[in-house]
This record gives sequence, C-alpha cells and structure tokens, in this order.
Amino acid sequence: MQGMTTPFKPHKALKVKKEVGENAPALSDDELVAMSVRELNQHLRGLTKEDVVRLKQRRRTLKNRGYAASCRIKRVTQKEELERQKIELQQEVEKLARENASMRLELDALRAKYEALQCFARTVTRGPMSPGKVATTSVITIVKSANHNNTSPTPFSAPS
Amino acid sequence: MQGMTTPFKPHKALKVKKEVGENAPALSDDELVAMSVRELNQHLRGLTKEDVVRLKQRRRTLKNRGYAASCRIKRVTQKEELERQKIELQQEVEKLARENASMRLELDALRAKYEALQCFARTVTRGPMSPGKVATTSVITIVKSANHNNTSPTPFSAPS
DNA sequence: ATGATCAGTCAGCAG
DNA sequence: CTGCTGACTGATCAT
Repeated sequence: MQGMTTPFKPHKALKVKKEVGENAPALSDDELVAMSVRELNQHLRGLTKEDVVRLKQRRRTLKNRGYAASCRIKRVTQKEELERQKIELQQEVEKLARENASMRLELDALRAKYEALQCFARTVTRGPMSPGKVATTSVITIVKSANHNNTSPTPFSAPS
Repeated sequence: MQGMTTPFKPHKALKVKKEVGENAPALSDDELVAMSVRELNQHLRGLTKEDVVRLKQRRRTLKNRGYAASCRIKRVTQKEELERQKIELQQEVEKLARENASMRLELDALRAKYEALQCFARTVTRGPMSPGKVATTSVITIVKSANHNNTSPTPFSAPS
C-alpha cells in the first residue's frame, strides 16, 4: 500500500532502524522532525540521491503525522468551546427569564397598588361621594418634587 | 460516502483482483458491501479458502469505509447543530434583554407616578395643610376621561 | 459480526 | 516547502 517506500511503519511500536556501521547516526523520528532545514542538509551530505529523497519523504510523513494530530486537537477544542458557549448562553437565558418574571410580578403588584390608590384619591377629591356611576373614570395627577423616601413599603395599601 | 459508490478502490489505484474466467462475476464494491451474509455465502461457494478470506476482508474494508464516512458526517452535523443552537440562544438572550429593559422602564415610570400620587394623597388626607413648608410639594392636576388603561401615555406628568 | 472511533497515511489545496 | 484537512485504512473498542 502506501508504505511502499517504507517497508514498515511505526503505527505499532516498531523500533528497528537500520544498522549502520559508519557515518549514519540513524536519526530518530523525533530528531528528524524537529530538525531545521539547514540541519537536515548537513545530515544529507554524502547520501545517495535515493536516500536523500527517502529521508525527506520520511520527514514529510512525520510532519504530516503531527499536522493530523493538531487538526484533531483543534477540532475537539472548537467543539468544546461551542459547548461551553452554549451552556453559558443557557445560563444567561435562565437568569434573564428569572429577572423578567420577578419584574413582571413587581409590575403587576405595583399596578394594583396604583389603581387602588388612584381609586382612593378619587373618593377623597370628589368629596363625600356622589351616588351611582361615578366610577366610570377620571384620573388625577399630581406632581411633586423634593421628594425623598419612597422606596419603602406600602404607605397606602389596597382598600380592603 | 462517495467511496461507497465508486466502482473501484478509491484511494490508490489498486487493480483488479483476479482473472476469473467462469462463475465469478467479479463483484463490484457496491454489490459486495450491500450484500447480506447469506447472499455472500452463495458467492463464496467454490472459492479457495484464501479467496474467501480475501473477499471477506474486502467486504470489511468497504464497510469500514462507509462507517468512516458516517462518522465524518455525524461530526459535521453535530457541529452545525451546536452552532444553530448557539444562534438560537443568542437570539433568545437578546429578546429577553429587550423585554427586560422595556419592563424596567415601565416599572420606573409607574413607580414615579405612584409616588406622585401617593404624595398627593397624603396632602389631601392630612387635611387642608399644616403650616409652613408645605409648599415644597404638590400640585394637582386632574382630569377626566373614560380611559381605563394607563399604560400608554402619561396621565400623570412630571413636574416642569 | 457489525458499527463507531482513533491515529496514521496520502492527496491536494492554500499560503 | 509548510501546514491543514478530507478521505481511506487498520486497529481497537463496544454491542
């Protein structure tokens, strides 16, 4: 198969380099892959054209092995990142939904209080009360400034 | 996936298995991979033990090719799904944030109105007025109308 | 046996 | 050339 140029591969632990009695230090994969081009050229001196090609191809293959690993790591990392962001967003949604719900309650409560107070205000401004259908409407407004307090609890409560 | 549909070895051009003069139709990859075990056994009759092993191995390899393709598709699909969900969540966050902001405004406005009305109510219930610095506060405006909902315009306006 | 996944390899593109 | 990624493969794990 693809291993045509290299009799066997380090897929499984397979050591065995070649035995060279002389000037070939028999580079390890790690050395070869970490080597700069210049360094490589030094080791290339005095080698057959064939050997040079072979060595360069081995280097390329080793590099590819690393690239493939990087690629997989990157893929996993990106996926994890997406999942992280997803969780983060889900939490944010929950938080906002909670705020939302509590504000809605607060708003409804305040509206009720407001209407009650408004009703009360009508009764007192209208005087003792005329009979019947007074209720239809009318609104009162007032304004005021120089106000301090007020975030305090219900000074006016709903009419019982 | 396309590997499953290609008639012959995809990756490297690996040639035709063998010359068969007689009963071996030289199954295509597609046929072989789609074949049930029983069907396969029929085609296995009258073959060398070696050939049987070889054919089964080829089938296994073809299957694996398909599995690998499925695996890649799944990977891509899941990633797309995550991205889709992320966008969906981002939109939900935006929506909730908007609701939130508008409710907060409404709440603040209503609180102001309420406080103003409350103040007014105090002045009228307290009686015509106590001495001194009453002036600091309150003005009255009132009016009319058959309007029931007060969420819209400001029935009570702010002081100038 | 079948299906899924990992790591290594090659093809092929991009910079 | 270097680096990356898709596809294919064998190994390995799980069912």
